[in-house]
Amino acid sequence: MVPTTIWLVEDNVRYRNTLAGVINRAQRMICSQAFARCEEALDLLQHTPPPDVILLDIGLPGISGIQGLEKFKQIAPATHIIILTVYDDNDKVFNALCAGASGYLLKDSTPEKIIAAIDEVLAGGAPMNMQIAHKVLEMFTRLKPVQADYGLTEREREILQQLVSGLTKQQIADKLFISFHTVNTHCKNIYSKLHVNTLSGAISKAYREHLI
Amino acid sequence: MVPTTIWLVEDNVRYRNTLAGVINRAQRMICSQAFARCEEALDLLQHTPPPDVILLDIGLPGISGIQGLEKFKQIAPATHIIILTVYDDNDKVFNALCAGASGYLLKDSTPEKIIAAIDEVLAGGAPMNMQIAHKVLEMFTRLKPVQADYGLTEREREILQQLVSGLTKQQIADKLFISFHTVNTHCKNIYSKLHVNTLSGAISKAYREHLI
DNA sequence: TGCAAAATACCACAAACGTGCGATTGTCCC
DNA sequence: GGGACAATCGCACGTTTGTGGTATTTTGCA
Repeated sequence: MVPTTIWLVEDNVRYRNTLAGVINRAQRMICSQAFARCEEALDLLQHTPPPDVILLDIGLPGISGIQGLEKFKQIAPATHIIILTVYDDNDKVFNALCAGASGYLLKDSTPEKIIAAIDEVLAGGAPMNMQIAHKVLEMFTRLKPVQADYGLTEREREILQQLVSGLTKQQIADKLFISFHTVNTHCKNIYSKLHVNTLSGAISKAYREHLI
Repeated sequence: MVPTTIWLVEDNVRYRNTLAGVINRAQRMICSQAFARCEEALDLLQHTPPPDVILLDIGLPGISGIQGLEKFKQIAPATHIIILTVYDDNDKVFNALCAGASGYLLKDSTPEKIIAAIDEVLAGGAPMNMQIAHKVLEMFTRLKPVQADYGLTEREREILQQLVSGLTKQQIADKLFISFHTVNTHCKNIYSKLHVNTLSGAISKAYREHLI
């Protein structure tokens, strides 16, 4: 049975060696490469078959783990990348996950957890520490459209939609088979309901408050 | 020691009873209420201290679990709600998490997993099945800004930013201490670079492609 | 049946925008 | 020294928008 190949990118020598030891002692896993910097790993990735999994630190000298992550994914999209870091701030977590991380572990994770995480990504999962998972769900609640209700009618929403798409009033009139004057009237009502008095204000409000 | 109080909302009688049994056999947990419909639970929540955790199905008669989730959260924001359902489509997962679910389990979860999930939310975690966690991370990669580069200069981005915020050219000129003509020229260049010829087109492009 | 809201249409005028030109200054880099 | 680029400023003119009105028809609902 072919063992799972794993690369490490971690600048702390001792932690890197410890990790490599943990992985190599696990069944069917081999830590075939370990680097202190993303640049080295990226170089090698150009001429070598990619590993199954990369364990990646974020706080690295040179290009950061998150920037590196994007580049890794460009070269080897199928390789799973698990972030292993001390950083748990929303920004780092968010950016790492957007960049395509398959998992996010904190460095206080036990060796067993780390091995389990590798198994989990290979099984199609997304290993995360408890607190990271919690942050992730919190981020979702912030995405929730607040949907302020300005009492726009259906037709007004339709006109607003067309304005947002970049058409002029005349073009909207033509598209909806109504007169310019009607579109103009609708716009007046929309502006009044949204408390704006420019097109740009209306469009911005539409985007920001998910009116469209 | 006060036991953790748990409510169930699950329309299948047999599964509901099984779940209640599992919970009541666990240490320091009590299933104090079990409902077939959200409406009943919402009624009782008006006159009763809220439970610590609600296990909530999604496919319910009457108002759906996701709509119910929003109402539960309005009445009892501190209560943790764990979705327990057969549905694993992106839309349901996304909406449930946006509505404030603390966890998302599929019904093929073992009794041990369910009990562990309750413990996990109480400890500040966010229990999810492996496949759900994977979906969640996938959703993040879709959020990733594509950041098309239209070669806007720093000043042009600044002007665009002001346009998006709803100011007129004259207002921008005053704000940045430059002449109207300069703003006008920048606008011309912005429009040319973005391949648009109206303000609305520029603003929409800015929002849609995360230029700002 | 009758009322309120929504959708439609029109006019006029000032303000703001879009676009065609041209021009100067400063900076960076080869 | 010269070329490329960014930022600045200017003018003219036609187009579009924003806003003040008024008015008719359709539609939903009580």
